[in-house]
Amino acid sequence: MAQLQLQMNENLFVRDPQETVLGRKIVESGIRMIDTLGFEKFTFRKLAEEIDSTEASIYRYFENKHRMLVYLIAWYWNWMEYRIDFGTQNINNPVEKLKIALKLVAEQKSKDPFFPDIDEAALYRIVINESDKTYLTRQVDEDNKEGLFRGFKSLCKKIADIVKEINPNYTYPHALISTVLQAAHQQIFFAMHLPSLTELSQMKENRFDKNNEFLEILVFNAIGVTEASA
Amino acid sequence: MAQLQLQMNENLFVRDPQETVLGRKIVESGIRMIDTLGFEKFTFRKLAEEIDSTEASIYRYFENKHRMLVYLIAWYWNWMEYRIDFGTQNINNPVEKLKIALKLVAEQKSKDPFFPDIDEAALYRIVINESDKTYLTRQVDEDNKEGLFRGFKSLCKKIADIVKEINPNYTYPHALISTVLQAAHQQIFFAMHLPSLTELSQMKENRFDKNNEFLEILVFNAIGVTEASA
DNA sequence: TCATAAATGATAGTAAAACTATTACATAAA
DNA sequence: TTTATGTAATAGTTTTACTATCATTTATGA
Repeated sequence: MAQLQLQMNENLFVRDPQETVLGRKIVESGIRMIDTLGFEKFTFRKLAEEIDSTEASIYRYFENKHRMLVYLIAWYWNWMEYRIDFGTQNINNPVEKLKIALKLVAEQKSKDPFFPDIDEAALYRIVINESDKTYLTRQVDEDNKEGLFRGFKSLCKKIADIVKEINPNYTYPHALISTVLQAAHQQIFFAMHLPSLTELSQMKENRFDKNNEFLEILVFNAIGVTEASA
Repeated sequence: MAQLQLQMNENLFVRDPQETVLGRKIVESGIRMIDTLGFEKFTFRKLAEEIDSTEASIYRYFENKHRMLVYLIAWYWNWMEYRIDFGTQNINNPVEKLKIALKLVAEQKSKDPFFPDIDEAALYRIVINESDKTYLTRQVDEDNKEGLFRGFKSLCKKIADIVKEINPNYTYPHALISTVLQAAHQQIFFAMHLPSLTELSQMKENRFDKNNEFLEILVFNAIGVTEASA
């Protein structure tokens, strides 16, 4: 099977971790450790120990641990965009295209053999638990100027453009899609930890399908497309 | 004018800050400092200095700074629930009731003279910038068991119940309302910091009204109530 | 009004986290 | 062979979050 590499914004790292063995080890173990410890308990010291390297070496790849989180989340959104491009190839009907995109956003994530170094399931849990921390900081604006959030914004635009294709008169395509992208993860978090906030908590077997259904109804009703017209 | 006090869950504090002069000062200055410094740069040391007290004294009111944030956010949601109760008194039409609730959620907040100690405008900014940090932690489940998130959950239920009244067949009232409550703040954050994610960034004059419109359309379309039937 | 306890203040200290600095050495490209 | 690069080893600094102790002030109520 062919192996792929996602092109990442240069400001996300000091040295590109995809280019060296140590870099890939840092990312691979970083994902595992953030997933198990949580972002606040995760430290470069612990990571260095785990991979038999040193703190100083890790700092040569990532400016600090916050940047490392931003890198991982950016990777996730780049990956999602690639999957949506892939999944909507040769589909011309925009309603169909939107449905595929939403399904890919909402579905439970598992290993993608194109990227053998990344544990997508663990990364997905990190997205659910930690991704808001990438931008809920005092340096959002500087970070944004550096393009650190390009992945998310680009995906939002891509899906919003499909919405516009379906209904050019809908006023809030970007607001709708950014809301939906956030809700997709938030609802899963709520179902797990604050169950009274969502009906998905009762749906243990088919939670991800029902989440998809919830979001699909939300989007298509918002832009005024009923089942009949689809 | 009569002064009110919101009844807060006992687990939110060590000693009730509403009961003493020092306690009220801690909350009042705490809000101002978190608003200006951001939660991460905010420390009990700085707060103690500001109010001419000591770290030790503040720890006698709040177990740690995270609990203090949770307290402030809980206060906000309790306040919102009270305002919605107040604003929907004697309104029987559930569609009307839901509209009022959404309007109160989405509108820009300013001073409420019933609570002279609290700077609601500053607290509102804290909610926008920091509220997710209350539950995006490893101890969500313990904190939830202690009832720390009761305010938000109770408000969500209240509005979801109105939704059920309007359309008992809609499957996801809680998911819809928790999504909307989050989106209400998130969209304002995006408009300020990641403008390409929402149309609200272009609407400088009437951003809060347009946010309300966006959410209203979202909700009423989702539950299948068009303008005509309202 | 005096005794007692509760509330607050003053001061110091600890452990860990986040990052920085410096030196050294092996390897591989120029 | 020189030079740059990657990695390691070690140690240090600053800040944060929190704890401990004891003194002093203030409130309460017998």
